[in-house]
Amino acid sequence: MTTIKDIAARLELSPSTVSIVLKGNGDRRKIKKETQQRILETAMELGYKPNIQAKILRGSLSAKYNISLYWVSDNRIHLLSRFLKGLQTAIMDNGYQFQLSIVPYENNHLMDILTQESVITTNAIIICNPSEFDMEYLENSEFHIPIVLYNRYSKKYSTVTMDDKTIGLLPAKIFAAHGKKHPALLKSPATFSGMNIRTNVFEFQISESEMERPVSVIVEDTMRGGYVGALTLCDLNPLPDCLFCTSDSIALGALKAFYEQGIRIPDQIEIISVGNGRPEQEEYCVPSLSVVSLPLEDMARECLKILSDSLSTFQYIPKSIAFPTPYIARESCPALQENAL
Amino acid sequence: MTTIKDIAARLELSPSTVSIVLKGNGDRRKIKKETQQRILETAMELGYKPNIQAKILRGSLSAKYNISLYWVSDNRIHLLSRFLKGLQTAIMDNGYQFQLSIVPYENNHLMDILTQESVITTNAIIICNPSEFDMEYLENSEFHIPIVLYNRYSKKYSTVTMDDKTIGLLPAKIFAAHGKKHPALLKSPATFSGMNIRTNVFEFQISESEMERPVSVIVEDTMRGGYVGALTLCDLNPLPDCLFCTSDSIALGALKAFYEQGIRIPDQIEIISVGNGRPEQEEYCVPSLSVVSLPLEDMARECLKILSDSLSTFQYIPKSIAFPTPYIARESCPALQENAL
DNA sequence: CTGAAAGCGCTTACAG
DNA sequence: CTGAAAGCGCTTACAG
Repeated sequence: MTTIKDIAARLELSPSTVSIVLKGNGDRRKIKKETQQRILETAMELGYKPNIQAKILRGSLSAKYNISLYWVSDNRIHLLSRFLKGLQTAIMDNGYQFQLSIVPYENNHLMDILTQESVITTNAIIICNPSEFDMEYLENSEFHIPIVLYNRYSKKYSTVTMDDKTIGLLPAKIFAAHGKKHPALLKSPATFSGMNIRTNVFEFQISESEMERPVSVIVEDTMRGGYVGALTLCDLNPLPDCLFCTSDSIALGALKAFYEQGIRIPDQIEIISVGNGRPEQEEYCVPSLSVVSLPLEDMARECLKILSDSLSTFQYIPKSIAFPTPYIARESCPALQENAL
Repeated sequence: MTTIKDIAARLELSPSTVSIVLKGNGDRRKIKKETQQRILETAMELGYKPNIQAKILRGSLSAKYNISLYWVSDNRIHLLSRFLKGLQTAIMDNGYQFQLSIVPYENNHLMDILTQESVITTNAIIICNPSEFDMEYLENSEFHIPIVLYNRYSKKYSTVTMDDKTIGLLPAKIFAAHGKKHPALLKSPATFSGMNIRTNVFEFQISESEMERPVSVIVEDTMRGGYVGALTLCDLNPLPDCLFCTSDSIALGALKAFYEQGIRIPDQIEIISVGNGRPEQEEYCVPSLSVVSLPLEDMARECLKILSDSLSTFQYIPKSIAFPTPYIARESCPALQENAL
């Protein structure tokens, strides 16, 4: 790594002069034009990067907690908005005590990005969307700073999860209460164990009822995926009379397919989705979407709170919190009296 | 600000001992339990925060460019996804040379957050969604680091904008080419001058055509806003036969209102929106939405590129780039032969 | 026009 | 069980 000293040595100047020029104060401090030129050229040639840490340290600025948020950079990026919203409001409420860095990564490659070295650069970490493989890496690593996992289970780290069982249970119970017979499930490939819990509990609860075994179609976690999956369901005889989707994206895609096929919702088929998207979108699609609502903003705030508490007490004892996931009845599966669950 | 030295002085210990305990290595280094306890208590009492900069500096880690992204923390937060996506991919493509911090702020309060002091903590800045008042603050300030404004005009700073004129022009031309007579406009209150350009150009171009003056309704920039605005339009006689919406949110809300009122799209009314949302959502709503598409991801990448170039050459000369905004015809306003514009 | 020196807060290898 | 010392890279007040 090139430093100011290196440049100074190369040009037989003092670090002071180099510093002044590189900060753009050469003219004001009357450094010879030619000297300035040589310094800039050498800086570029050596690929000099100012060390921002040294700068900050030198200025002794009021310390902030540096929080790193690891988020996967695939199509789940649009789920980041709500999570960030929660963090943002928490940060502002706390008088900007925290500086938030977003670190993108690819699943199964967390180990390349979250290293012992990188951990030194932050006070605490929130890890979102790790794959099973990433989780294995985490379970076998020792980082000596507070870490909280969002939406994952672990004994080693603090966790903020939601009630995955209820997410699967509620739709099954509601469909049963509505006297449905032919359930269907549009699910995306499980990227973490919680998703299996949701769909397994759903299927188990269905089997406990008087309904048929659900038709289960695996689709990609996009609107296109939901659209394609719903078209598949339309070919079935009989048509399913109720449908559980594991994400808003899937449900929204399905809505379009059913509309195009002339299938009426909820008359012919009721739909409940896992409400992981924007609530506004769930309300303003046609028909509006009944969901088991995921409290992403609150969970984000809780992640920050756990880290904040750890940091201020110097106690890194893992703490786990599971959030309830309330059912919100809308047009795609209206509330009846019976579903006081 | 409490430092390790302060704690050491208070307890008549050396900074070394305090450092060891606070890092959680007390047991391994066999520091007396009682000493550890006293250190932790004093640290909490004094509200000690480890100075992460000193830590990093001491470890002499490979330097990264620290980029701060200022983004308003209101309902525009959901627009951050696409922008971030662009930045994320750029960061990953560049081998993680950059560390990205997200700084939330409230409009008209940029001056409280983006201060001379805060500027020291970063290598370069991307500023998004400043209000006119925030812009005034920026124009009257001197920050000696590279800054790029996203979607704002300035002579002082680098800018990455889109072609606001075309955004207003295209819909007017297309509606004219389709022989429409009764145009309408659902617009949110302008939060920056570019928005006025879009709607003014639209209205001007309409006045140049054979159409009536457009009915213009100001609504909030949400689906609810679009829904309410569209209901207002439904009461008009004659019903507008074409509609320009200044955001996807507004258009999506309007779609629901028209659906509920039994108004057929595009037969009775064609709709074109400013495509600032997720393209997938524009495709899978009913009917799919024709938009003037905003290349947010590309613009984000360009912001980073400008900063990156400035940083590596030590040249902070403002640079301005405007991106084209292509029209994407979908069901809400299908392409005809005529609109080869 | 340029340089020598001090110090920001922390950690670690070494000494005792 | 604890401490003294050096040094990470930078900037600035001061000296010449």
